[in-house]
Amino acid sequence: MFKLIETDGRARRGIFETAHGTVQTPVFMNVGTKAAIKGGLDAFDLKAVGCQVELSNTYHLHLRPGEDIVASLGGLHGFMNWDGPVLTDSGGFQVFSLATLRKITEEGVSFSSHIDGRKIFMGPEESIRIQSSLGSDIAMAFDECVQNPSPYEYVKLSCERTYRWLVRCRDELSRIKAAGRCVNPGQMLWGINQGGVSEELRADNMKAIAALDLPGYAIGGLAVGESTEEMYRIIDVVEPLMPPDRPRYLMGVGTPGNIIEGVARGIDFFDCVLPARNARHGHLYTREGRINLNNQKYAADPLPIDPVCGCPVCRTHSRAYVRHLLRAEEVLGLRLCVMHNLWFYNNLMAEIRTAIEENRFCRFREEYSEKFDKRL
RNA sequence: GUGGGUGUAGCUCAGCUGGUUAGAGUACCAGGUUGUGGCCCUGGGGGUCAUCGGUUCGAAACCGAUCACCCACC
Repeated sequence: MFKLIETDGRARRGIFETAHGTVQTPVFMNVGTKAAIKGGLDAFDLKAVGCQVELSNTYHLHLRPGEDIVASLGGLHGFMNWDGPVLTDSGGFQVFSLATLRKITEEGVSFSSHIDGRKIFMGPEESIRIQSSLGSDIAMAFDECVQNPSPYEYVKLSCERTYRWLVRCRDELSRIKAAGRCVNPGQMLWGINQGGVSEELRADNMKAIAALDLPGYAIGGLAVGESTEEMYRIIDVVEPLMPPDRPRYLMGVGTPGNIIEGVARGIDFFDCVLPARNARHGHLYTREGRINLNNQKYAADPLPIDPVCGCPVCRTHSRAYVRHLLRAEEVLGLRLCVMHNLWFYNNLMAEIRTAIEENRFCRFREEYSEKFDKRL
């Protein structure tokens, strides 16, 4: 399903087949948590900004509108009229970041909904059943994402339990497929590596989950409190232990600089709320670095957000106009800013892919990393 | 016209019986935000305390006059 077509150092240029089309990697997945891109973008807009894979969230869609409704409308693809690949996050992260009163046991997690406070239980089987109803092409394992730093003993306990949960996820998906009641018969399960910032736990866990021979692997539990240098150190430990013929997904990362560094370390898939969230706050990406469009100096600026950008927004609107929309709290301002930032990220990935194909990724990395992230 | 009330940051208001450099919220200016609660956090600039005079060692505060606005009654 995953085919490497070119490498440049550790950077990989690949093609990944899903039940809803082919993905050119490295790729950035566009985040539509509740089956919608925040800021008012729909499936047509996703095409316009160059999105290849849409990412939705199990926890949020389980709470509202509920997976049965989504399934009855043809899964996420039919529900939101997106015919491309979809990945669903398992809800593990949200159970720990949003829900209150949670209690973790070997079975799973009991918690209160952040919407109405009602008691909910979610374990590996529940998460997979929900994701099956959502009909995503890639279902993620139900895991616990511990904050960094956390005590070694707890991280060890947690990531061993997450491994057992992964086995249960795999078995549940097999049962559902065997029963023949799938919204998406081509749905696959990816495993997630955990282990905090411990190289030993990370390596042991990666070896264990690699042995399960899953169609894809993610590195989770990063960008959750540790320094950027620690994050790169952990990737450097885990990546050599990941099966080379399977896609690698660095969850929740990151800045353009983080992504370039991730690609340089052999990562193929990324997702992050940052471009959309920053867009909503008027922080926009340009070829020369990030600008804050709320700044007064742009109040009468006739230039587009990024003068060298080819996105639909930059071809049409001035900084002054988009800034005004943001200040006036017009929803159009959010929409235009999100479109620009997502286009920027998707375009960055296209440039990365071309650079790898042309064997000049190293130069590309040197040239742009510093502009995108001063911490590099 | 008579009686009462209110004037403090762009806006809404705190500021006790007089006591260091007059505060808050909001707005404004600028940072932050990594498997998304359009949220939140952090810093900054900004005031002849309506005006004029008086009492006092010391007044945004007490007294008087003036001006503006509000309410009630004529």
